Amino acid sequence: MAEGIAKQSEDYSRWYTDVVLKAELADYSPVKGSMVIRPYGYGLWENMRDKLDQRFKETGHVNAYFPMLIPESFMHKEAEHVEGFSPELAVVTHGGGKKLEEPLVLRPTSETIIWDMYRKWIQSHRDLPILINQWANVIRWEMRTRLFLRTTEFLWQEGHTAHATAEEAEEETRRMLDVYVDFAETEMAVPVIKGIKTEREKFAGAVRTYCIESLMGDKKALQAGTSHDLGQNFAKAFDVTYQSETGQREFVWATSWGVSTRLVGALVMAHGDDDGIIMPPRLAPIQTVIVPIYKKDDERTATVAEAHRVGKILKDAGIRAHVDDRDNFKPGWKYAEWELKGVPLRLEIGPKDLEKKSVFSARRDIREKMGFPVDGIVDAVNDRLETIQKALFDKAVQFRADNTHRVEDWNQFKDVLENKGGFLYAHWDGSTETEEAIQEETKATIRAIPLDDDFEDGVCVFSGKPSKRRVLFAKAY
RNA sequence: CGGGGCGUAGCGCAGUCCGGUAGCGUACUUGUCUGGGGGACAAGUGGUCGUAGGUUCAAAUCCUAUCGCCCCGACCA
Repeated sequence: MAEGIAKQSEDYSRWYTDVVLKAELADYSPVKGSMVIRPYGYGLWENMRDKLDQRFKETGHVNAYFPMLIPESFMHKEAEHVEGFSPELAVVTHGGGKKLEEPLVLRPTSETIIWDMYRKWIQSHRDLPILINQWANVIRWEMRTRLFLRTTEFLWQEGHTAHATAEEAEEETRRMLDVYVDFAETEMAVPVIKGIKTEREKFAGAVRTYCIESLMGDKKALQAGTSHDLGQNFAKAFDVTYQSETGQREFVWATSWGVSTRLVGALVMAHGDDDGIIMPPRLAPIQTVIVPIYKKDDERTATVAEAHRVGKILKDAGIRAHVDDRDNFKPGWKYAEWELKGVPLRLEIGPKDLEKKSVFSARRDIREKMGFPVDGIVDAVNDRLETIQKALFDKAVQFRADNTHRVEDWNQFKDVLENKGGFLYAHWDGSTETEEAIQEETKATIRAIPLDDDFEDGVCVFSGKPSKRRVLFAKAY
């Protein structure tokens, strides 16, 4: 269909790269593993950022900014944290032409520098809680990179909160996980599974890591967000204490939570088809594109004018509309381009529409075409956009349901994983050895111990040992 | 770091085996016709062939070195 794009069914990974490049979401930068986010991709990220930021503010958080350079020694203060991040640190050894006395690391995440500051800011229970979020870039020296999904530098938000009690911290961790669920499902139209990470998969330095997992179009899982209960690990490593109401000196309880530009990749892979991206209307940088149709010059003048007039009506009503009045492309070419870019709704205005005072519309997701009167167009477009938003979510839910399997024994596990893919619910004995053995043999990992799953006695699909619940397995990004 | 591929016009590629002074598609510019699903014709613009050195009368092509990127595997949001 679309020119120069691999088919999903033939080479999904190629399809993804083609779409990201051709839709101008991003481009490769001169440095291996890093990328430029182009205006259209950045516009999408800005919309995501705004919707998230709004939710963070609503839950009582404030934004701040901590620096990118961190003394190397900070990274060594929390044992698990060092171990987890050491292999992927980028280190600055020189500045101003001189070798530095102490190397500086480029933040892979900001727990250490933030908790170093929190030590100064926290003395009393009256200083708590601290609910800070920051929007920032981070650097992780990854071996294998992919546009948006895993790059050396990426943009994200990281929330870092400090609390007086373990209960409060745990409550915060869960609250923000739910914020992510709501964001993913409401704005991105991507359904997610809430769960807890296994000991092996949890964040380096956390007591417990919660996550949301989503299913991509190639039936592989993608972690879309994480929320960590850090316990007192960082408070102890950085000696952050407060005096309680009863005068006791106590260590502070911590959380951190984040989502990144990886979500852009998730959105592309959750909804896209062979013709390109399909943007959920609530996040689409352009919600509707208006294409004037004409033959002669007088028609051109009239339809372009009408397109701009309608565009202004829509924009004034808060709809992100764009008039494509370029004269060097034919309508058919424009249709293909905007479909590649995933604009949810296309409006065409030609001579016939001028006569009838109507516009012709085409939905990106199901290709449905219909005309409607210009009179009342704001309501009509809003109605279409809402319908598309819902349809995308429903379709994704159905896709996930079709690709979620309960498996009972090892042969079935391997068979389903190999031949069907998707999410596998299976019993697991709870041991890291089993988890690793399963990955070794099948490449599948435990994505999450689901929060909503019903408990049920059974035996581990691999070891045959007793198990009290199923966990979620999948091949993952 | 192991395996594979590739650096030639903005983009995609041929030419390299077998040295002879650079070509195709597309994009771009101009014009005419076209325009409701990726148009046609015509005339044009555009390249230190990744970089450095060597062999040769002559190097995109042969030799040596070097840099970089992509894909596949081991780590990860």
